[in-house]
Amino acid sequence: MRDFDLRNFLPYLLNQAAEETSIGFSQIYKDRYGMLRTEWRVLFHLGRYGDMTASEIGRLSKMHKTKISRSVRALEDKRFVAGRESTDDRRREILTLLPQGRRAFDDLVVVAEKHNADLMASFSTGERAVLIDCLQRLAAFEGLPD
Amino acid sequence: MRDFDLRNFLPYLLNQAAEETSIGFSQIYKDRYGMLRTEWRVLFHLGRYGDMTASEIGRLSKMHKTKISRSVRALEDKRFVAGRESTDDRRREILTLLPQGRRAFDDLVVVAEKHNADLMASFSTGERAVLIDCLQRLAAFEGLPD
DNA sequence: TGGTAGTAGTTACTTTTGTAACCAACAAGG
DNA sequence: CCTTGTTGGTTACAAAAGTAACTACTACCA
Repeated sequence: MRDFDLRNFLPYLLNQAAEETSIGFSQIYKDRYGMLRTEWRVLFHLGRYGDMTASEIGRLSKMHKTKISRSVRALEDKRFVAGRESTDDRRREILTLLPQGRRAFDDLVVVAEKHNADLMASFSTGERAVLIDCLQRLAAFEGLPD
Repeated sequence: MRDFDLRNFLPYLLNQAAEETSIGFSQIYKDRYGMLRTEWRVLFHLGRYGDMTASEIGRLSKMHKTKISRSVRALEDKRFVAGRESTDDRRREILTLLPQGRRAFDDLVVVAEKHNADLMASFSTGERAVLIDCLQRLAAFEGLPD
């Protein structure tokens, strides 16, 4: 029990690793597009998985709906995203990337991939597989449309 | 490139896993002691690694000094922590756990260990080793006194 | 129909965090 | 000593996130 250490405590370790690995990338979307992390996530969901509503983004990303609402607003102000009312349920607003948003997404995806590759660079193939698998199990993702 | 997915993007994956794994535990220190995560971290550093100053905690945990300052204040208000002025440098304040804080720490460490064991439960010994090692490398910890 | 319950999304209000300026103490050179 | 620069820590103000209440709509069932 005396050997219990923050360096082995998963919530702490994960948080520190998350902080450390996101610094470089968040700087980029902030500098280039004035976006927050929440905005980047919304942008990514729309860019990668196609048009969807705020609550679908919420289900996939586990972000709180107010965060999403505010991010969508910010992205609309930047003319990155537009919403159209769903015909069969007028509460739902289907969100789409506008050309500007698409360009930002295309730009950032390249950066993200490079960043990810750099982070993985020091790991062996086996380590990568285990790491990703363990993290996905811990994160307990909801199913995505593919 | 089309297969780039948030589920393989390390900063996102780490963040989601960190969120998911910390929910249960944070609820406990919040409910039992009204503490925030920042306060729990300060408490842990003092309880596990012994008396130290705010800036030492900052170096180890990478928390910003204002967060630490505010957490220390909150812990002092709870009579969990007290500070004494260093004799050789009167700017530094050496922080110590008070009996109340020690009890909270002892209580929470047990909970944390159990929580950690639960999180690790579904992983094999090999997976655990790889996971911890990779995370520690990503987190790029500062050296601790031992 | 109409009443009740539930869902999508926004807004108002509060708490927490981030940033920058600040004060007090040390350090080193002239 | 007296400046100039640096460090430990706090405070004030601004930005972001959390919580709860709210509007508008749909769904179901009597």
